[in-house]
Amino acid sequence: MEDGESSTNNLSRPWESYNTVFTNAKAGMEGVDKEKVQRIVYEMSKGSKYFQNEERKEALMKQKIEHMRDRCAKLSSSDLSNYQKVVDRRILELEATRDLSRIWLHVDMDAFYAAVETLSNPSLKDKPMAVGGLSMISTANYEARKFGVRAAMPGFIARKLCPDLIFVPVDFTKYTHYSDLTRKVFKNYDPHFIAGSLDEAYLDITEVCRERGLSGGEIAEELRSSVYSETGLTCSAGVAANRLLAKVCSDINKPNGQYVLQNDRATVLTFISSLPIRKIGGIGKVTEHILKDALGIKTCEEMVLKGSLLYALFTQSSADFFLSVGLGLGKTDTPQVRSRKSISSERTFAATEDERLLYSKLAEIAEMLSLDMKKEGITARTLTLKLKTASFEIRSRAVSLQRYTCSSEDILKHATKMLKAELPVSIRLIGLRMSQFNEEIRHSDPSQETITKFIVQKDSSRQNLDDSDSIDLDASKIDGESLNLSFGSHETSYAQQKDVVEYEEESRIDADKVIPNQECENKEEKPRVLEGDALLIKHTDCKPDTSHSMNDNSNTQNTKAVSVFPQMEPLFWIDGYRCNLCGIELPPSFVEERQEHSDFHLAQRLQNEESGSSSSTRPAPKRRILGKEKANSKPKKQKPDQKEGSKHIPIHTFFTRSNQNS
DNA sequence: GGGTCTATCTTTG
DNA sequence: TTCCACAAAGATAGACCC
Repeated sequence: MEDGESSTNNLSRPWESYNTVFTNAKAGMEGVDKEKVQRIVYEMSKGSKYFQNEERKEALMKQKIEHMRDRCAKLSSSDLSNYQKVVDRRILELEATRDLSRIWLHVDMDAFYAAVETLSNPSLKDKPMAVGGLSMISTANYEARKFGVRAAMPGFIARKLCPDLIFVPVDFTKYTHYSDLTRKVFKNYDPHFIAGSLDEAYLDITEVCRERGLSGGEIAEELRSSVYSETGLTCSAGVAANRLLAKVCSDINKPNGQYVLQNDRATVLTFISSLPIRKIGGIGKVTEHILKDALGIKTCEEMVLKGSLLYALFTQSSADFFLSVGLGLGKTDTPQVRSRKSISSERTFAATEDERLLYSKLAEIAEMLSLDMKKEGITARTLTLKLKTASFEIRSRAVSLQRYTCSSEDILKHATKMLKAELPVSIRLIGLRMSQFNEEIRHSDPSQETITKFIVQKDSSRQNLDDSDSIDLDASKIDGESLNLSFGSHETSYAQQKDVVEYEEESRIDADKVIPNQECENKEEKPRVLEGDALLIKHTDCKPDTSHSMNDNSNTQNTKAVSVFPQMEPLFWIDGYRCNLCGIELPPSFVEERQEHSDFHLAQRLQNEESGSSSSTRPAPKRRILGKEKANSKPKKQKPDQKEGSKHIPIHTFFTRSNQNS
């Protein structure tokens, strides 16, 4: 954003006020002619829908800043002195948590994807190269960065900045392989290291330093050289008392360098005092502008100096975060394993209003998402539809389902309903996300606690199995489509989808009157889950459908039907590698994966049954769908699985206190 | 009034 | 010629429900 003196410049040099993410300094871009880059980016973007949307967002941000300035101006001196008391108290409390006993190391691979690509094709060395395509690039090597090309920049702009830029397509298999190699090295220094992403990690090297009598810097040197000899790739490192500082440090001598910040309070405070706020992980473009333009905070030190303003204008958690940053505090513990909270899939395409096309895209994405969920053995009950309109406006619509599911049919059915409500509109992106996972299934990770145990421990009051609502048990259907998992073959026809919507709408009122657990009642005749040992019987004699039992002898041992549920549709591997229940493909050699997969189907049935019965006592509300209609006898809902996740929160977004002084 | 759900925004790699 | 991704997470506010 402008610095205040640029209102006149805006007329002659309009690009100066066009803020992109690319204006932020990045390693390897020190000598770049920033004005030239900014001008080119502006010229390339000007007038586009994207640009217009950026302007809209910019205007909103300015409004926010103005609003905050107003509130700031209205604060009386007694208000401020009261807030200052709060700050003083919080400083004492935060100081009490300062832990200088740990040594954290943050490793960050240098231009990781680009470096890997150069390893496999050395002719790319010394040439400007970007990994990605014309719509977006993932990373650029240091040669390309000299031209202002960088990650998250559209390829067509990058090419304008650097006409000789070589584009290399993304290849995650390769990056994962190299990432695994680096992680083997990391493990030698901290078996519980935290992998931030494929190319970065946090290591608590306190113990290894103590055991070997080496300093953090010496360990960092050794680790980096070890990573290089194992992979041929360079990395940079930062060593400090906590993770927040270590991350900042790893960026200082990038590439192929390191920086050590001594573990003493005075050194930390000196280091942090002049540090620009944008260097802190969690402070992005928006927060930076709000803090700078509304409150005049540019450095971390100023967060402490202007603490009373922060506590007056921001929520407690945001203000706490700012203050702790200003004090150079950060996390020093090794967190528990963090599990994912949602899973999603989204695709961008040429903007269209064509309903038929949109429904078909939606079906593709539902299929992709369902497949990913099945691969991970996840079921969930909240579905969110994300749309990006042709004008880049983002919309999201969510619905919580009555039961946990991962089936593409379920996902598509509800997603279609939500999409229909938005039409007509020109759309360029559709995304689907599932959240609110069924924790019971996740916690029954076979490697930790077998599914068998999970089942045996279950309450014996269990009623019955689910129907095929969540998982398509109709193997013939899969066969009929030759198990081609490409989306075309699974595509739900436009007419079918419309039928779903219309049927749903017709039945809506009635459905709402129905007692919540009607589905479960309909399943009384379904076979009961057997308890204990009965569950362990593996039915190798269950004959798979003849149409699937291919006469390929080499596969027969892998196509044995294995059903842990007598009387239920058995699970077997068509052609030796395709699951007859969901169509997922797992080669015969994937013994463990196949076992886990069978366990997953088993657990899912249990879970469906479980959620079916629990929904009779606590059905999910259907607010949006119900509208104002009064849902009959809706018992109080409770969400036992929602609390845990909100405890350890590394990333902060900052919103102002709600309407407090406005 | 407290808990839950939805919509939106921000950040990160 | 090509015209701004994708996945995940957290924070927050307001609507809604009991």
